[in-house]
Amino acid sequence: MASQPGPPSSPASKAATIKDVAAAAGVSIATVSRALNSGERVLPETVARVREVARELGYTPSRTARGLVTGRSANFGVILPDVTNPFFAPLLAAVESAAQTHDLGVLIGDSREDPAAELRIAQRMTSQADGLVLVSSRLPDSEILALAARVPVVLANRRLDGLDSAVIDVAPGFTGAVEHLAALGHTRVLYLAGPAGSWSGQAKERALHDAARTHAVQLTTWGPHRPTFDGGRQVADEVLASGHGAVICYDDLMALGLQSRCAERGVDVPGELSVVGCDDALPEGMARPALTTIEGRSDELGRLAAQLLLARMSDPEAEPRTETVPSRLVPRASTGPATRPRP
Amino acid sequence: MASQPGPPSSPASKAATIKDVAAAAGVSIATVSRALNSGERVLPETVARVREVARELGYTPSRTARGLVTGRSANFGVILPDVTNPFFAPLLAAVESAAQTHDLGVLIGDSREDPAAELRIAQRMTSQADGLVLVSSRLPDSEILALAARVPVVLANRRLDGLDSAVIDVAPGFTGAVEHLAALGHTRVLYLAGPAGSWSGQAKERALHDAARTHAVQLTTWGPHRPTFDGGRQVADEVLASGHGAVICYDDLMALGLQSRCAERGVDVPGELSVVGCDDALPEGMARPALTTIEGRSDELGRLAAQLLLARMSDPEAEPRTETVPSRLVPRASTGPATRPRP
DNA sequence: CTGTTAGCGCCTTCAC
DNA sequence: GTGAAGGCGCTAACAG
Repeated sequence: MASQPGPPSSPASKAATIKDVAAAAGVSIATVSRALNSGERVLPETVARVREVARELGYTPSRTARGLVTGRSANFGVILPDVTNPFFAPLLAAVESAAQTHDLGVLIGDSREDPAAELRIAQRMTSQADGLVLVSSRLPDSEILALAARVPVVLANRRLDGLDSAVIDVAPGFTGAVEHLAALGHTRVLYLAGPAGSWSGQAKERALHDAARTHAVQLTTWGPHRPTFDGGRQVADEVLASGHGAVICYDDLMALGLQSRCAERGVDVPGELSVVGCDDALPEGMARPALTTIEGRSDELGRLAAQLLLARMSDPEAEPRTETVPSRLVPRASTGPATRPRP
Repeated sequence: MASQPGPPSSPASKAATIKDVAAAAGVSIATVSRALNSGERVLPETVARVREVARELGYTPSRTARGLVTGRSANFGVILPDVTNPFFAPLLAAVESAAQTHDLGVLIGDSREDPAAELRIAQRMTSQADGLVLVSSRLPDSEILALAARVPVVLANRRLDGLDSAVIDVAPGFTGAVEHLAALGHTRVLYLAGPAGSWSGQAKERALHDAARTHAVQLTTWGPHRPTFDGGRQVADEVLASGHGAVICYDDLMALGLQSRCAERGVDVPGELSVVGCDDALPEGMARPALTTIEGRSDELGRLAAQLLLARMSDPEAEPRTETVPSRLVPRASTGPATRPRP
């Protein structure tokens, strides 16, 4: 129909290749390659002409072909347990952001907390990513190590000897939470654990136990639970029935679910129950009352993971590093003085 | 060090290629390819042997090389304005899920609401994805069309003649909201608009105007605003000062931010101000009081988009389709009867 | 049923 | 400064 020759309007024509550009510019493909990539060892005016022609033709180098010869795909791979969890979103955004500034793509995989799916995705990615960020991996150490032998791997929210990892140091936050509750007069504290097999969950429990001992707080742990709003709602009744006056949750979502059910039942927070979350993943003030929580920035985790991966890719022989993100208690309105325990 | 020959423990050896498998199995690479892919036209026992050898060697076909010859990358590309927005996460999860069941990868790009970034990402993806899902694209029609000429494109949360799109029919939801407020006695309603240039935002305003007219409600629109919790918080004071008794927000996050500020100032919702959100993106009960909102399932949007893309990829000549997700008002506790307007 | 042979699009020595 | 040629790992005709 249209008599316009412009390539933008061409409907189904094959994408231009380096050959087309070479032909149109009257040079060899080697020159096109050089002109477009480095621009070195080519006459400036040739470079200009080639680039001009390439632009006119709407030429975009095939990353696939380039990857085949260079051996690099120019992609990050990120695998995480649940894209819809607000803790992971900023992490992903941070990795993606780093990728963008380095002109890298990001392959994403959602394992849905399933180790088998995680492994499947990871294996698919090995041939299409230059490096993998495994977030809160549920894989056994051995599998992760095997994977790391095939492609650079960085762990986020998990530590493993011999691999780069970015983790949150949960100790200060959880210690602070216990101290905070103890100072408010709570002597019995309930911890609602998250998913089974979570490395960070174990770290949290460890920190909690240590802190409980030194502060003479009696700690009870329940779990595992799904780290979701519903997960929190579902245990709420049991929590209330248990007579505990203070609860620390694996993450903010569970804490909010718990709060939500409390409000429904007319249980006053923090009057009758003090609630502590973890992550500070939601905007302050989204919960009523504002949630006392343990901050651990997941965007930092993502930033560091990307940085580690970049470093690993450029120097595969370097000593594995562990980067740590601090945590801290952020006291808000969901915690208050202990009252006389109910019978 | 280790004398074990097993490939899992080999530290930095090059990944096995089809040649290695062929050599180890004593067949040609063509046979390996067939045995691993279809298994047809190869002796069953040969297939078995090849597969066995491949497994032993830890061989994974290079998707890059395969892509170069087949012309398909086996990847979806998804570009969205903000990964951390809870409206988009389920959409992404749905696309990723569809991709997983079809053994496809997912390249992800976060445009941060920036059309230039969106275009850059899209162009990078054209050479590495078989199809693109553009979510809430901020690109001008012409750019989108140009892109669609190079690679299959499906629009999510936006419509454009000539392209496949998955959209939410916001009319019923917004009409319902206006009716609902009118029935509660509200005669003046404020609409807090979202980002400028949002297709869905325009659709919402259109629906709102139509509904306002037929229900004799005086509608005022303010905007644009950032579709975030803070965006809602920041206009809250102005909203309160304006004396409006009812507000409809572009999305739930803004509504929650608004509610949050109201609570802070001791303004009763819905006693003094009725608040309506949009998307129903957060778990019910996360807000206090529970947010009346307009449901429009973004996971459905993602599911449909993936489906459209799959269809488009298998038949590029097919007539473009538009799939529609319904919307509806979900009345909860953040809306109530109008009171006498303040001076 | 199996092997040989072309490339896919590009980068990269090498010659010129 | 530029071109010719050799693969990267794989699939897809062709031959046997």
